[in-house]
Amino acid sequence: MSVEAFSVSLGQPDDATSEADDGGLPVSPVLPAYEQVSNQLQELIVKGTLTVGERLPAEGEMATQFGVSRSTIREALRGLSSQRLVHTKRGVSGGTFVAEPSSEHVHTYLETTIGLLSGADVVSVDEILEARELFEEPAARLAAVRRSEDDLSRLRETLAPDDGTDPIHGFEGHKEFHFAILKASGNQLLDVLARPVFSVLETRFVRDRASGGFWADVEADHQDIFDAIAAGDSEASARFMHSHLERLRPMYERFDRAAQTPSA
Amino acid sequence: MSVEAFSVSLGQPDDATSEADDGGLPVSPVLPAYEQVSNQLQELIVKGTLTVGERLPAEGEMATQFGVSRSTIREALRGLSSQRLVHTKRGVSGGTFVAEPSSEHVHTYLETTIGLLSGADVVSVDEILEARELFEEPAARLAAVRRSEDDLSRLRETLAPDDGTDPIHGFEGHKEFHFAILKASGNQLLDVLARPVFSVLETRFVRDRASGGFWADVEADHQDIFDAIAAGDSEASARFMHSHLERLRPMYERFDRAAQTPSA
DNA sequence: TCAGGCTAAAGGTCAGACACTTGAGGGTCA
DNA sequence: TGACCCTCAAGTGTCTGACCTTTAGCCTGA
Repeated sequence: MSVEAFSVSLGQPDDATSEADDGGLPVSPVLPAYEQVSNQLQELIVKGTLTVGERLPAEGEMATQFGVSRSTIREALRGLSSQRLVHTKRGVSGGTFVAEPSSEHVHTYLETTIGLLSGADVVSVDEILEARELFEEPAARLAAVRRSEDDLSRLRETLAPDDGTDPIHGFEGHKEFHFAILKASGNQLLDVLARPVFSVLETRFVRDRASGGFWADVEADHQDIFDAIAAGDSEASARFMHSHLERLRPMYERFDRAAQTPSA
Repeated sequence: MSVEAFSVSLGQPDDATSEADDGGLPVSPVLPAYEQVSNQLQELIVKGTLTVGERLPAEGEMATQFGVSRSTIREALRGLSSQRLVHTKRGVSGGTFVAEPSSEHVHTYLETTIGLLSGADVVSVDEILEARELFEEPAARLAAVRRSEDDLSRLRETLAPDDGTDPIHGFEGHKEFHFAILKASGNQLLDVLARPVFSVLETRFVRDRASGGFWADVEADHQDIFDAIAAGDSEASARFMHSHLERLRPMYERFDRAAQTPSA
């Protein structure tokens, strides 16, 4: 429980950054103290020296142990907490705790980052579309053989309106349907990595731009895919998913061109 | 160029967090100031109001504009910079700049995070192995039809020793070979998402544990895959990649069980 | 028994000071 | 004239010390 294993060593001005082997020019010789602290803590977490849920010493104590001020410790902790490696609580029972890894956070991060990569034209729409096919076709295939009853009812909900309650329509419905398939694939890693790819595509290119007729087509496709998954037919699932995505492709490309023309 | 579009509004103690709709208990009513500042800046970056390379106002100025202290601004910036949304430079020409999105950072982040998810048993080795097959088989298929001469020579370097210079052996060679294929796939998004999956598998389960005979088998597989890619035979590439991964699977599973037994 | 207030621990915020880094401009000397 | 050095200013990095706010547990009194 007790945390006394801190290295507590900050680089002195005359040591190197361990990157100065290939020429020695790129980076400044010493990292800022907050970054050194942050790196040391991160290593303790990643290596498992600090376990999930464990409480780190109070900020003031860490300041003493590392030989820096409390502000420096706080800046280090802000970095870690924005990466969801730790979280903080106020009050007498508060403190900084090693966070439980959660795929939710990965999703948020990736959505932001892929959005930026796409916005900066580091990755093209074609690459995103291709990646999506690469992920979602196998997901549909796996879902057909692995889906639980829960998965099926979740999928069903996104398809047609329940008798009384309002259905999830259009954009939201499309999103939920694809997310439900990823989840039904039974592979969380696939789910985590593929969801943001989908999200970026939808939020950047589709939301609020597609017509009602478009969503009707989408829903017909969804029905086919659902039927195949419900029947446990993995090949048909993948095939319907494939044609669904092919049907959508021109639309994404159209919106992409529309987004580019103003500046070129 | 000039940045005067800051919202500069921090939530007052009596407004809600916009999440308190489903019951109203989970989170505290007001976010810390540093988080609000961080969120506002992040939004400006994500929405493109602040463009890549653009310089934010000096910390002191932002403190004035947001109506908080400089320490609060700094804590907000630490969060953003650990997500690689901004970077900081000291000196008279220094300041905080909107960072250029780079797939390198995504890779680093994902490797850490997937490692943690795996370490905490949120995702299993089987899921990682499955995801890897899902990514690398299509990658090999694509590489066979898209690889450039550069790609081929990069692949070749990882296979056999050059006449005089030391070859990249074992672990490093294996890694470089698979990374080169991902790159040769021509889809950067696939590359970015698949590389960390591979890295986690290798660093968690293989490095320094595999024997020389193992690496000899690996290199024979690699040769087959390379030949297929060089010949432009996409189906053979995918097939050889598949059997390569199948050959490796029992080893990962063995190491995984070995890692689990001590605690159970 | 229970409501309400007190207390202490810990994070959140602030103000102000000084140190360090770095580019640029100007001055000096060969 | 040109190379070198010095100094300056702008900005980030770090520290100090104070005070506020939140929160759980305890204590008190009805």
